[in-house]
Amino acid sequence: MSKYRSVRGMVDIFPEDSRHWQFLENTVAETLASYGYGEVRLPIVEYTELFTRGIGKATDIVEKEMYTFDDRNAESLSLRPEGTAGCVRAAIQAGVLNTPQRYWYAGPMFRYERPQKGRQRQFHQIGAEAFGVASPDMDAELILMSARLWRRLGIAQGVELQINSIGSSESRSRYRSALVEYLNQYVDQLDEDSQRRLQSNPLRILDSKNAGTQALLENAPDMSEFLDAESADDFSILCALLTAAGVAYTVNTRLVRGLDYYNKTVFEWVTTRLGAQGTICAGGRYDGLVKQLGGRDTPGVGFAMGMERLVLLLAEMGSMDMSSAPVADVYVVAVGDDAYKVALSTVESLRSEMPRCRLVQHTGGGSFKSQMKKADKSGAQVALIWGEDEVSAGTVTVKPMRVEKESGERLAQQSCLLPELPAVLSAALTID
RNA sequence: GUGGCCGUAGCUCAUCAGGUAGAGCCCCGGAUUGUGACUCCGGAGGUGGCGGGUUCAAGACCCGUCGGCCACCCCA
Repeated sequence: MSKYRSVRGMVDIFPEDSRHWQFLENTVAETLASYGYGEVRLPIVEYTELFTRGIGKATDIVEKEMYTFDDRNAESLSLRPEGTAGCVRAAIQAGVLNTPQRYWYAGPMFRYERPQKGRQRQFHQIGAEAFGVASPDMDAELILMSARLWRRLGIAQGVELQINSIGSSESRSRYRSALVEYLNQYVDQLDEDSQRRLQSNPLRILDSKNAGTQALLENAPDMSEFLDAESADDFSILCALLTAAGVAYTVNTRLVRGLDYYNKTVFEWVTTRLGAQGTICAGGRYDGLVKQLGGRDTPGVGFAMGMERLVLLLAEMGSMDMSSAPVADVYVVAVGDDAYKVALSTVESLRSEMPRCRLVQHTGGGSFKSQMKKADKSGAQVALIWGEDEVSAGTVTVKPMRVEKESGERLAQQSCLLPELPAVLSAALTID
């Protein structure tokens, strides 16, 4: 155990894993771009008040999970616990909300929570936000976009879409009263957490994992019956659009979201394959947030997906080759100072001619044998070998390192003159 | 914040009535002088998370603490 460790819940990602992240990030970026979403790069730190106002003062996130500290001028700052508030703030500040906008962002978020599978203190999200369109076709677009993404990532079979409408804040508050009134009759039968939530956040009782509580909820008032007309209409339009587009979904009237800014449509993509933290992507509409944060009243919808969870799911579903990838295509062996010099300049010009080829030159000296061992370990298809003989003859030895023919037959090494090298090397690398 | 399980070489793990630790993998070197993979030989590497306690003696027992995993909570 070394003296210095990463902060609890904050992990390092090495090449063996980061290549999976790159695949995921590239796929997401391409997909979002194909719908006309543009990337915004936002600060990781914001004034604390942005989050307390935006996310809600009573939520667990701002109440006990934020990394909050004073700047040197005594202003309270916080590491962002989610991306929407900052994105909205940025859009207002930039004055771009006079017309509809589609944005996406990616990066680390911070929440002081107990780490477990699929949950870290520093985690990463990619989020998409659409501003300025109040109609449910925008909700549908975001959901279709995410559905397409799961298909492209090869995880569509492992995820399920749940949707709900939580209505306007007025209808929600009517429903909340009805729910509280109902549950108050059975307070003593509720689990401890739910008894607490009855005071703090009654709607949260709906997705309690407690079986007894869920049984009580069987006969509880149904949120859908309390929806205002507009929310109900929009929701049925959304459902119709999803059906027309062939996106399967489950209406879950118990689905509520944790952040205060949501209204009307909410949705979650969930999986049963990741243990307790099964939500890989979630979002909804937040029509009041822009105004709440000081902008002109502008509707918004968005979602955020958890990168760690997606990487886990990708691995779980075998959608990605998780075996370790070679670090090199070509490994360059050179023994002796003269050989090293010739190799160095030759390989530099090779890189100019073959920019996509990964040419790793051996460093640190050593015998032919030890250098060859490194060549083997690197996973390279070909070793280029320079020694005294090659230098004096003006040649280089091209040695195929792996079985490359269907027959399993090995290719013999050959030597070639330096001007021939690009052609010979290309040929050696393209035999598959 | 709560609970369960866990913490021995870089990695995966073992050992023992409590008597001052071992394997496999990895790494390094070698097996006829310039060449990897298989095999063989040799080598390096551990204050047994940390701190207390019990004991003649603790990695093994007890307490604390830190860390990890999973779950609750919460949420992406």
